[in-house]
Amino acid sequence: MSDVIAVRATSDGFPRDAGGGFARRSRILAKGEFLYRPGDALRAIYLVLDGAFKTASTGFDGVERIVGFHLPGEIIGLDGWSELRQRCMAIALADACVCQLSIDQFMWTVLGQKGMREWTRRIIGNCTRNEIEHLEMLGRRQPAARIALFLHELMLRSQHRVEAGACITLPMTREDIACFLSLAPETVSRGFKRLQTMGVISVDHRRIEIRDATKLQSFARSWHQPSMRRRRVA
Amino acid sequence: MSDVIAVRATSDGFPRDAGGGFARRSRILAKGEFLYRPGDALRAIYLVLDGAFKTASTGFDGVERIVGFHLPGEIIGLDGWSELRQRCMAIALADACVCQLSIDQFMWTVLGQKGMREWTRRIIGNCTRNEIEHLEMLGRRQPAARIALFLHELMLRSQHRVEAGACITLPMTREDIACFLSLAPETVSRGFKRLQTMGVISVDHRRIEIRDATKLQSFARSWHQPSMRRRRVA
DNA sequence: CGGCGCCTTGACTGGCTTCAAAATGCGTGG
DNA sequence: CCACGCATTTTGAAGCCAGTCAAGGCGCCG
Repeated sequence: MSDVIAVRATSDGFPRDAGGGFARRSRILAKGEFLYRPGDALRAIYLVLDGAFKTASTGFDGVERIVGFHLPGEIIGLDGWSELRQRCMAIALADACVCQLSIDQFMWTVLGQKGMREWTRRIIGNCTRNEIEHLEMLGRRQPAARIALFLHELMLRSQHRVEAGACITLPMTREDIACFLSLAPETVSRGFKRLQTMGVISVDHRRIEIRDATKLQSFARSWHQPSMRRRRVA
Repeated sequence: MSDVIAVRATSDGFPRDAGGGFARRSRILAKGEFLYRPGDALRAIYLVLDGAFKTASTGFDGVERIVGFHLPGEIIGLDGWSELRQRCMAIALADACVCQLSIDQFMWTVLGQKGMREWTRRIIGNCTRNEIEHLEMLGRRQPAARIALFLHELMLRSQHRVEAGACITLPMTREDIACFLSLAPETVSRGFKRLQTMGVISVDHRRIEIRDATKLQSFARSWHQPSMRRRRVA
């Protein structure tokens, strides 16, 4: 686990010293292992320390819909807050490590501490933010735009900087990306290729290099608006 | 404002008697009025008492993307929790009334009261839940399935019962629905018609009557899965 | 070395988007 | 009360593009 991750875990995650302090248990997961499954009782919230996760909700027919990806420094577990049981499943995309905080402690101890409220607001806000980002992606009509937005967002979250030369290794398969963006895997593949052909990125299996951050942004923002003429700007 | 709404506002919304009590201001909005705009400082969270709202995030080009619809008993305002400024705009779809609770009070008073934490958990959970539902809709490939799921969800939220004979008046335009579902308005229109032709619903402008709740569900659940053969059931 | 996933590539089809125009409803003002 | 204009909704026809099916390449791990 790199220093960078340790630092981020502190700045974005659980405060290092939170007043009375509370039990923190860390847990190691192998690639493919479940952190929790749909229907599990709501037990804890989890801070990703290392590795990566996906959360997916099983549809009625057992088909999985990917709700989100979670990188080091991010929180997993809010999907259970409504029903007191987990609605989604959380799966490690690679060997991973999480820090878990019991939900009881969170509700009865943490929320009662003034210093924790700011932290609470932020993690909740970030969860909402990520979901809005997801909706933003799915709203884009053209696959290339969805993919560009996906990459841009992933870069932002993984290293807080989007610039030419930046490089990222995707922790998820093309199929997962496709599911997340509601596209066919083949379309994702073709989308990557198209972006590569246009000199925006460089693709080598799961390694993606940004070659032109400006173009990436403009692709992410471009959007054949559905009936642009009619839409009021408000 | 009907009794039903008053009851729901109490059961789903602010507790009637929350210990020390806190300032509640209600606000009346005319149809089309903004509750807040993108960039506004985070001031409060809002409980919808009557009417309906839409929250939309303006894309980079000023095109609006609809993030969600909000019915009586539901909460608006979490989109500002990440950045301390509202990310979305909230607009009244009809003459409406909200109860607002200052964010400072919420953070410093409400979270400190044991009795409020359960409520807090639930509203946050419901917000997450609604967003997952939205993702679920956008994941459906066929427009008819998205529309069916949309109607089904709206029925659930507006009267907690989905059965034949149930009737609902949509507060939003076809264009809003189209934007929410990421479809063309024409496609929404044709989708409604198709569901009507098949005897699932009966459409009279914005009045929708459920004629066959079972069929509606099966439509909402049906899904030409993207590459069904490959997708693992986990 | 061989099996197995994962990823890529190609051709075809279907359905949604788009463009265009008519119909309907609603609010406004005479 | 009616006439008008605007917004919304519906309907029709045509083109495009993502999904699907199928096959081939590549890396990974046993």
